[in-house]
Amino acid sequence: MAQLWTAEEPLTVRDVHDRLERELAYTTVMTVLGRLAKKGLVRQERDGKAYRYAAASSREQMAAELMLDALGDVGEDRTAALVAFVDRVGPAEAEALRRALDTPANGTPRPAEGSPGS
Amino acid sequence: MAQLWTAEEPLTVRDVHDRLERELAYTTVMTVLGRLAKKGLVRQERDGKAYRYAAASSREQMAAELMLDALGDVGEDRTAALVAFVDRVGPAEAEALRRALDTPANGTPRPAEGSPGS
DNA sequence: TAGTACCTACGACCGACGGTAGTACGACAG
DNA sequence: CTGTCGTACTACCGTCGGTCGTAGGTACTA
Repeated sequence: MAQLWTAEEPLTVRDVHDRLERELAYTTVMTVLGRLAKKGLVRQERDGKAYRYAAASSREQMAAELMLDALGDVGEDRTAALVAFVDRVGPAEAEALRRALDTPANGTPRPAEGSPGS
Repeated sequence: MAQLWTAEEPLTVRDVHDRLERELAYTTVMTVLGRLAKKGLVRQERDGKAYRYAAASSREQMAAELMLDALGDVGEDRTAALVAFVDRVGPAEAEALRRALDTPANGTPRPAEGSPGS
């Protein structure tokens, strides 16, 4: 459903449909896009008579959101969860994590490019 | 469904059922426990004629797993996802993360799970 | 032996969701 | 007017999670 993120520009249904490798009905693509929009995962902007869809957030951001979500499930013992997490990520990820923690992003109102939300 | 983790010992269906605040039918608890077991989320061990259920992993571990999962979705750009992640967690979590990263990797080097080919 | 209590196995119903698609309808070009 | 394009709406289906009922087995007891 959401592997249409390969194209990062606002696309019309037609565009998406044409780009798809799978032979899906045009209406299917439309429905999916519409539902995605309804869930706020893609932005829907009119372009003449057609709509143009753009991902509301990057895959990375969605992943981060999901991770936050998973972390939120665990009440207060987040520390343990985080420990378990870093214990399972590979070294590259740990490195990235370290670097990310050193980045002044957390706490600094740094408007990233195309920062949606909030 | 999974808020039965409040009790951390192997419990029988009856135990769980009694402990529940919600007035659920006994069979409901059983079914849920059975499905959980079928999914590997709880361990099922015979105890005489009854079964005894224990959480397969702690909530924290599950959360970590979920986070891993979410992270895995994002192909190769994990760095960006991690950055976005630490950018959204609170300071306490960041602190915990930092500490976790400094902690010597416990004893789980590579439990050999099907790493998604990317 | 009959009765009762306890437990599991299996199936069923329902609402939600995601994937797929068809039909109806409006707008516009030829 | 007619064909094309695009949207809107609705539908069908499979899966899942939550809830429960009924059937059947075992064990203990009057």
